[in-house]
Amino acid sequence: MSRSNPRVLSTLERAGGFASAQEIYRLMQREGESIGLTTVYRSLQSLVNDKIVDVLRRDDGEAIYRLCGDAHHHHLVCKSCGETVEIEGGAIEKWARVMAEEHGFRDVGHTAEIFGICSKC
Amino acid sequence: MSRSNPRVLSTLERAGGFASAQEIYRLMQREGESIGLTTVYRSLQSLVNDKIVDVLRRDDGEAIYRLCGDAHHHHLVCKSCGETVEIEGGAIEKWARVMAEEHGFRDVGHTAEIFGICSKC
DNA sequence: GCACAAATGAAAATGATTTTCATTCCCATA
DNA sequence: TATGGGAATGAAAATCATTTTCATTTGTGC
Ligand SMILES: [Zn+2]
Ligand SMILES: [Zn+2]
Ligand SMILES: [Zn+2]
Ligand SMILES: [Zn+2]
Repeated sequence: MSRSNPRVLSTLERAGGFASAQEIYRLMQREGESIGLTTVYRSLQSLVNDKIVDVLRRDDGEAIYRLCGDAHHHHLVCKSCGETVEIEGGAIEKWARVMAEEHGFRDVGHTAEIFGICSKC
Repeated sequence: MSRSNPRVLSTLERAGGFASAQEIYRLMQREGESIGLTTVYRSLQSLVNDKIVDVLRRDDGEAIYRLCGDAHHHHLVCKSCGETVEIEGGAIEKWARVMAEEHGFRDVGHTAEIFGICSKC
């Protein structure tokens, strides 16, 4: 197993700590960095193995990588224009823990997103 | 938009109410039913639109379709074996409404899922 | 310099899902 | 009954993320 190319991690950080492999690749290209898509995928896999980043799935199935240390938060997304607001989880955090415990689940995580139409749309 | 082929829903039921499009297709083939993969996908999409089935993602990104009741609910999913428990949203229903209103969003919906390792795994 | 292992990336392969498009099926009306 | 139009169907091609292959490059210790 290969080691992670440090520029990939640095780009993921610069992307807000939340991006897909393809996005990271395109971002690096746009910034003139020479790297292959394969290396981006391999580096991300390695970072996941080392538990430096988490991997989640978008609704369309694409894998998105998230820096672990990042402050946990959720999103409020406009269905029309795509505007996204980062919000606090608040009550959800406890809800997830309680529900999981109630059913005997461990190592739990959660996803939660609110979508609607923003005031500008 | 086409309507769902009733044999697809019937097969999903027979599969335990939990299967991927490819699995449903292969199951129907094995049972001698003549159907195209395209129709399976279209029927499942239609069932999702009509909120007769939910769609989730396996760890590998493949979409899995799951029969579910009408009542609004959320899922607690085992990352290892895929076991799914339907749970009440509880506090997050209000959280979603409040957060959305706070930021001026309307026509809001939400998704929330908890994932972890179940007691059997 | 030399050998050898690790890293890289272009290109091909894979696999799920979507799109295209020609054909078939259904059904209402003349 | 015949017919015309819209819906349903499915084979094949296209798409797209991801993985695999494999030849080349790079790095490191001797
Ligand atoms: Zn908007
Ligand atoms: Zn949270
Ligand atoms: Zn389990
Ligand atoms: Zn809810």
